[in-house]
Amino acid sequence: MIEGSPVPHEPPIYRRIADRLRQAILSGELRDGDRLPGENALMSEYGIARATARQALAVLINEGVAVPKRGSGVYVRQFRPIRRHGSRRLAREQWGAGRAIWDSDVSGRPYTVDELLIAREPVAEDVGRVLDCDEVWVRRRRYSVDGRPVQLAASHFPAALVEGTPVTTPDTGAGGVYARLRDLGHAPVHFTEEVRARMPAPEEAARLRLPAGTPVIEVCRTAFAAGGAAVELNKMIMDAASYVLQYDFDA
Amino acid sequence: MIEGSPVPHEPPIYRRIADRLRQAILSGELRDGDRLPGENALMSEYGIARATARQALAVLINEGVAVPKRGSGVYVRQFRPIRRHGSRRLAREQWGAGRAIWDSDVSGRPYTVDELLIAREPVAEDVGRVLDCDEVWVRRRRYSVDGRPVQLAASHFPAALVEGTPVTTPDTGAGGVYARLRDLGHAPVHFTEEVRARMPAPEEAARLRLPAGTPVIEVCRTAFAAGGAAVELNKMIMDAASYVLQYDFDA
DNA sequence: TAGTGGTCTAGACCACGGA
DNA sequence: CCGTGGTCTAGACCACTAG
Repeated sequence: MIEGSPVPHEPPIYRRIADRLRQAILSGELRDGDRLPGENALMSEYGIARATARQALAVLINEGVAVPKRGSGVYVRQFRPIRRHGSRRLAREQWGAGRAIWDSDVSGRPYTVDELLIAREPVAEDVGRVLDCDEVWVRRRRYSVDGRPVQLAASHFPAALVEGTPVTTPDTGAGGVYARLRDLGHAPVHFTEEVRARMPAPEEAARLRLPAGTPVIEVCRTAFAAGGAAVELNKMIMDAASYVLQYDFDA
Repeated sequence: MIEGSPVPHEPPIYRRIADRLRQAILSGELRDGDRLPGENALMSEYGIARATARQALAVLINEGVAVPKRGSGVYVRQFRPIRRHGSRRLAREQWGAGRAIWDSDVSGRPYTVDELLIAREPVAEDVGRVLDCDEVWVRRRRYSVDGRPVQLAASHFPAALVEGTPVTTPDTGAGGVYARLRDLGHAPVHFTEEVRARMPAPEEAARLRLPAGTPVIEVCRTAFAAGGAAVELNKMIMDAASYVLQYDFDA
């Protein structure tokens, strides 16, 4: 064949429509909470079938740029994160006062604990690799801000360590579980946080009421006592659209 | 109306199929790289239309659990992350030797810099809020591991600070840009990293060759000199499936 | 060449939300 | 009530991959 097509492969219609809409959003032409053209509008404007219009909107929805509301329309999504500090001690105001990349107006608002489940369990494989024990006490909670769930957390403690202490009860007392670990002579002196991001499992999406196209941030925080033993492993799943994690450290 | 439907709303067919397939993956029945049932197989197995079978597979693809290959099939995706340490100084081996939640076999493999672009530019709004200047020198690079792109990075420096220094040239010399900043009397003594996760913009997805359903991790790292002035802002975009970030800090 | 996924059409019925 | 998005069917043509 001599006549190859030298055309640099035009993207399909639904992509070009999605690109146009995204551009309108990024340029500020469409702003937070604005309504996008609906399926019917796209069908008539571009002379396409319903499924194609849906496909264009699905692109933006799966990107987390837009969010659909049944019976109403598709809307521009907003990003107003909570700022979570890894190491409070190092995050002094003197470093970059008012100089954050992302604004966060939810910072400092009170959390509420929606759900709380405490149980003694055999240790899961990945947790066992860190805590080095056979049984754990687990405190599972869901946190909400302004009535919207934002985080699932599961704190794991070696069962032998916390058996019969307030750590295994709903009210852990002043200072929380870390103060109780200190009372037991195992005060945490060092923390390691492992951070990754991924798409949520359906159960996570349901519990966090995540719209499509929203990743979660998974933070696994290990607390170490002075001897080097791991005394707590906290697995946190956060709505990525609701959080900015901040870490401070010296050179 | 008296006869309301008391049924707790069964999920649609495509979701139930997606759930079954996901379960098969999570349970290990289908393993990394295995081929999933194709569209035709699902059509005949469940007696559904093509679009419905596609919809089921699209769920898994958008979750990042599966990845489609044209003309071949849909396959189970794998997760083999690189471990990136925020503060090397604090991440001593004594804390949790061999006790990470996620294995990472790519750790320590050499990066290569695929692309390098250096330019003097007017400062963007968000960067200007941090660096407090009108013009910046920007070093943009793309990093790859084993020939696969994993990270886009853009380092910004106040133009007045680095004008005429090796920071504005491809080869920055021994120790890199931080050593050059030190030579200039602006050695970084403190770092702040802001971390968020989101779905990639199409240009980012293209440059990182991301399959659908892969979020990116965005890390904005600010370096501060002794006086408290911000001397560098590095915006990094990472393939979330390729990275685990680790942060260590003391209580 | 046969089978795969990628795109697209032209219909249909449903549940939900706002006016 | 009507318009919205959510689900589904039954076709079609295409580009790509593998045997």
